[in-house]
Amino acid sequence: MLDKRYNPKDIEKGKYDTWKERDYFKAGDKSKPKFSMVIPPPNVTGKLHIGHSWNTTVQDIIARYKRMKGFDVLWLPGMDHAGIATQAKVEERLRKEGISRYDLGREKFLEQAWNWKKEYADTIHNQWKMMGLSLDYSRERFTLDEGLNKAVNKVFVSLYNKGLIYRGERIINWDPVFKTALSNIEVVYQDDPGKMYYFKYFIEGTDEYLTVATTRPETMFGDVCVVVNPKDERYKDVVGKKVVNPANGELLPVIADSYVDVEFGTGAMKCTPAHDPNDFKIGQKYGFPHPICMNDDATMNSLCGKYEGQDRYTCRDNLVEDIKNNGCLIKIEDIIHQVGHSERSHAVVEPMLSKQWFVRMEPLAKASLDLQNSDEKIEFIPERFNKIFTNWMTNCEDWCISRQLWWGHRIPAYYSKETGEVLVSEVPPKDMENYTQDEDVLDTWFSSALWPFSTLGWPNKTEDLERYYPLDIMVTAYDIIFFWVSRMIFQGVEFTSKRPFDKVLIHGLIRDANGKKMSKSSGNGVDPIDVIDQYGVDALRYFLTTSTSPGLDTRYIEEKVQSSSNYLNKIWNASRFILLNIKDGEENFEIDENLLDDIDKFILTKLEKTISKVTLNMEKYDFANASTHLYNFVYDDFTSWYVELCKIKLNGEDEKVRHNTLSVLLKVLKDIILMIYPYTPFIAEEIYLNLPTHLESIMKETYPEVEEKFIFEESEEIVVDIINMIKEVRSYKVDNSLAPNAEIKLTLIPTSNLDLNKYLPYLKRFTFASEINISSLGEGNIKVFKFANLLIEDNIDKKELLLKIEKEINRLTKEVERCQKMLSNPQFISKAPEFKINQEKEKMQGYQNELNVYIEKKNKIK
RNA sequence: GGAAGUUUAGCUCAGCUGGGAGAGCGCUACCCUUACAAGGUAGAUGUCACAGGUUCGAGCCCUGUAACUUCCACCA
Repeated sequence: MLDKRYNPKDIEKGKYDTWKERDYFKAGDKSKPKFSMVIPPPNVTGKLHIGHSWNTTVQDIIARYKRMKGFDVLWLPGMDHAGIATQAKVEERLRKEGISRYDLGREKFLEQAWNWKKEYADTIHNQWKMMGLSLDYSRERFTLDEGLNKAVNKVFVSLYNKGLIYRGERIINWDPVFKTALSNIEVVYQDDPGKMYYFKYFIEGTDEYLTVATTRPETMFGDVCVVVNPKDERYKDVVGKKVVNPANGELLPVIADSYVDVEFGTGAMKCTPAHDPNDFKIGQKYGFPHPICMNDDATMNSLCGKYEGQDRYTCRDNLVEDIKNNGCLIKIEDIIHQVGHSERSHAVVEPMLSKQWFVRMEPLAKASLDLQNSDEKIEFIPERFNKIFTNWMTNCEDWCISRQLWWGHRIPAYYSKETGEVLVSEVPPKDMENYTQDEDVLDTWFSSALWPFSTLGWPNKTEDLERYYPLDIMVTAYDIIFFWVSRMIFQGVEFTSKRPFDKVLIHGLIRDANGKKMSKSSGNGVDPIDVIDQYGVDALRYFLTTSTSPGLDTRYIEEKVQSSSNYLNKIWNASRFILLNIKDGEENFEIDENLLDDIDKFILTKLEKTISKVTLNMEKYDFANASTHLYNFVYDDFTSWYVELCKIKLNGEDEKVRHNTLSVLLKVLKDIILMIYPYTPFIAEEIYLNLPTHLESIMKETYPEVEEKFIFEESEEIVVDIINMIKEVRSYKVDNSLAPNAEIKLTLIPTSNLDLNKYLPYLKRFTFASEINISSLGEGNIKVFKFANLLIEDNIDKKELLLKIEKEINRLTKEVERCQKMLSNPQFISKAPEFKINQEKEKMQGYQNELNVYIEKKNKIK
């Protein structure tokens, strides 16, 4: 039997282990159609945050729902080695012990990294367990697994052989803290205060000068020329001459190129090919050299004379001071400009010329775009994210994939010690002693991109790959569409010739109660563990998946978790009530349809309609809407009305009726439990196992199906009418300052041949009526309902009563007028759909009937 | 500079293919009615951002404007 209180902690205990031990999460039943997903692999950098809870709960709901719907569900777990992020964490930990990674060397450092991974994999496993995720652990993968490593090498070699991976010198984003290259999307731009410096570049052998502005004076040591626009009248005569670089006195040619904007700045631009992507293009175009003036750690190199060894910013200050002293500084302006920072180290990224490995994006992007223009297109939910994806794909540049890190997939390129020639191969050359392997590792997203098929065994033709690929759905937040979703798509298309998944369900980000992004630095993060401690995991899961809208961000609002918990408490107590009514040894809860009365038929009808609406929304992955339908049913129809109304029968003398009512209660309860189960599996399992008809676990159940035989439209209408009458009396009492249980006399004036006697016990009980007559006579307040007019007998004076009636007449007259106006509008009659017209006609008839009753009543009183 | 999203009750948000505006929390009054006071009953509260347009009819469709948010691209 259920405890008196809903206590999440108690009921959550042990259930997960039981499910897991019984292999309920394990895929492989080939008698069923398959449904497959893979978890977006969390980084092994630390604890999971509430955003992960959201993302994984959505998937768990899908997994549990689809299992009930008869699918062989594979939900594959795994984690990401998260190259740069993890290496940063490990290095930080070492630094606290006063050790640098170079002290340890590559091998030893990787040992440390693997230890770190083990540690945090445990933490993550524990959190998955706490969230109740029904993951198939027998298939768990890690991006640095042997198998996945093989996939990575295969992909690299294949792309290389196709010319889609190349090694080349390009301007890349250099992170001087982690001393590695970054891809474009790993750079975050932010508004930083900075300065614009204006310098004199004297024309060779004259007193005349060009004014050149820059925000990064330290790069002047890498300048090769000054560029002006060929149409710029001001500089017409200077083109072809040489000017003096005020940083080092070297002569720079002035050239003309239309790249320079006449309107911008001074119209004369210094060109530093090795430290700016646009300058690089110009340098290439005119065949200039591209001197690099910085070291890996953003200190100045030997090109910079006395500044050598200085940090770039120290050099900047010193250099400006020196130039000023030389009389070549014109002015310094304070500006706010967008500066690129490393996503991970937050250091200001230095654009630098570097030899790196790149993926040639154009052909791969084209294939993805073609896919999205075909019948096989991947469905983004919500649809608008497809546009975001295709826009990015259309404009993306080549992807820099090499990283100067240790933690990751080592690039399978080997250089001959003798000739320096490169050998790209999935396996090391046999005469490895004559080769050295490329020192770099791959961008962590390179392996994540293969996740949908590498986890299933690719490149081997495994059974799992055969059966579960492509995946049915991928669930992820919009912030990694570029990093991850897009790359999974083009790699999937390239290597499997199939889309990697049919659908992508995109959700938003979770913010704090004020709408601010949660972050460690602002300390506004919410730890899911704390929430679970306080409210239980079911309440958290329910909140996360129901108070959110597809594709939109959501706020963490504790009151909503509280409210979720209250809802679960409601279900808990309703269950308790029903179970308390089962007598010892009572069994066989098949519903006897012959014993159903209108009250039963009412709730069954509402139930079937609810099942239909909930299922419809579950199929659309609209969990917020699905849950709202169920919520309304639970509160409005079930606990507020049916559970209350049926107490009469439960306490009645007819044993058969009592038993049958209980059977109805149990059926409705069970279906509620089954529908809430994907959201809140723990409380659902607990209640389920207390039902007299339970199997070994709710996980063995199937989802409720609509049963037409339980839909009784007329009974629903009648009971709704009775309910409205009860509400009317309650409301009357409040309006007239009567106690809720004050005795009252009612008269029902039948307006149809429905036998009202059947419903009198219900009306009596819920209105506390001392007497109810069925008659056409009577004094008092009158209200019109569908099956009867209701008279509430009281001793208010005629004046007051008349006033009330006048008010009703007024209201109804207006309604009738409104309908009349609409119906006499020829445009409406000719253009509106027929059902709408009929609906309006019916409405008018209803209002008219009501109106007649009040008019009659008014005349009587007079 | 380009794009997307948001704007509905005091707060947080729903609102389906256009056909009389809803929920949760909060608020007011009353109620310990034997499943639930983590509860019940009855209520109050809206120029649906603004301006046009389409339509018999617009919170919903179209155009424009404003504010906020986010993403992308960035010029020395």
